[in-house]
Amino acid sequence: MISLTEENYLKALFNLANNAGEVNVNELSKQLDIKMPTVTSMMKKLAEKKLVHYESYKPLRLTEKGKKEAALVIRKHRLTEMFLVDKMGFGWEEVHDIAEQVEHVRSAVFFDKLDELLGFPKIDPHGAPIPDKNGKFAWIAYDKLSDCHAGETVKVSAVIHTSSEFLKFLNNREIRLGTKIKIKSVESFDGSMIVSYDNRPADTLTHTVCERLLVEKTK
Amino acid sequence: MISLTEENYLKALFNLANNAGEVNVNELSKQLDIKMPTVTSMMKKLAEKKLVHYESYKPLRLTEKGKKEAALVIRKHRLTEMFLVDKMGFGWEEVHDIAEQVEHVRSAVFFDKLDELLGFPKIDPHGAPIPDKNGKFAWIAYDKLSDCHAGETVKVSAVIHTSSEFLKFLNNREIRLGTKIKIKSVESFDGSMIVSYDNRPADTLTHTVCERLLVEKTK
DNA sequence: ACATTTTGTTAGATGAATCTAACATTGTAG
DNA sequence: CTACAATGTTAGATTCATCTAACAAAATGT
Repeated sequence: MISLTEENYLKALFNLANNAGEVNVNELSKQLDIKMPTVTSMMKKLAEKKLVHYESYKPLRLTEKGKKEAALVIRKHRLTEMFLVDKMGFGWEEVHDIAEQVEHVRSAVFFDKLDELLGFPKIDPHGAPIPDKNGKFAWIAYDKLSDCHAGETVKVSAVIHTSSEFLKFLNNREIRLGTKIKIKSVESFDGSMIVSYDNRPADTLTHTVCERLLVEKTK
Repeated sequence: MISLTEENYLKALFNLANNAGEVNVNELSKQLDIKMPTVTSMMKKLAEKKLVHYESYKPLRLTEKGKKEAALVIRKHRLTEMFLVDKMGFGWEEVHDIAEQVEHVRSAVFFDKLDELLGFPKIDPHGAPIPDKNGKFAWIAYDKLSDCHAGETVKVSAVIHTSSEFLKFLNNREIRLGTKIKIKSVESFDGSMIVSYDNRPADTLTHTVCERLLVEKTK
């Protein structure tokens, strides 16, 4: 049995993992707002349970079992977010905190029902993939808007950093999943972009914003 | 701040209270499946927080503050049950265990939204009243079916003991809220009733069943 | 390359919620 | 009315998740 606390550590480990699947104790400590010694001792416990590979002074890595369990928590989180937006009428900027709570509900039938009512969605309201019941992700290779070039037209497909502040900013600019953005020009010195979309006047998006928007190129 | 554990003690105290509002340590211990010494120490803690009146060897009583907090937990529980049945398609026998988990979600907007989507319901799927946001109950005075007499026709308005087994039994007999039951006769030696409803063949309901059905007399 | 900063670990304490064993009070049945 | 049963409390231990203080290792910068 995996406790609520352990679920939170697994989810954070999964979300923080770099290309090599590695996470530092310090990063994890900051992410969870829990002191490093506590993190170290929890990592030893999760290593006992075969959920994490742990060696002193080495970066942390989830085991295959750990990745699966993390994916199942993320599945519960994202199904909840999708339900809150699609079926309950919440805005995409409101659902993260509620889903953080609901994701710990222990009832397979409950999440199966959410899944069914939603028509077995593959992505959540922020464009992130929803793992299947075996913890498998259907990864889609999007580009960051910041890696695109002037003249291209792209479709917003997902947002990274789903903080309420950032999402409210996007609401104000009327940018949502599916919005088609035409890149007019890119400032080389700060990476900001002048863009237009939806018949709105041309607008500037800072590099920070462009890095957080994942897009698909349209032909 | 009231912890999840404390919420469970308050809810149990509220549900077990007799006419005088009193509960014994032993009953509470059995209800929660927690040993008596643990209950005693939690009662001292809740007394510190002014949620319970506690004196050694005396029955337990919720304070007004304790009653209100208990009612707010019960509100979250019953709104959740209503949503699970009305909006998600669960059977009334499935929702108790799920609601036990969801009731601990800390998000006022979430429960306000449930309330709104349900059209501010006054009763839950088992006919129990849903307290308002101030913890006030709109009590309705129903009769137990077991207190009714031969010849009367009554409408099922609520069920006590919402265990899944009992509710499945009612499902099998096609008894639900609103079912109109005609009492053909009552066996004086064991209190069982011969009844008919919905054009079904006459059927016997044991005293145990009749005690758990709350009804309104129809003219 | 060595001194300093950053990162990570060990040791020991704390608070919440639980337990068992032993003792105390209350209720009840001859 | 007394003895036994039922109920309730005290004392002390345990587990989980957290902390602080002190120490150790690794990374970094001049």
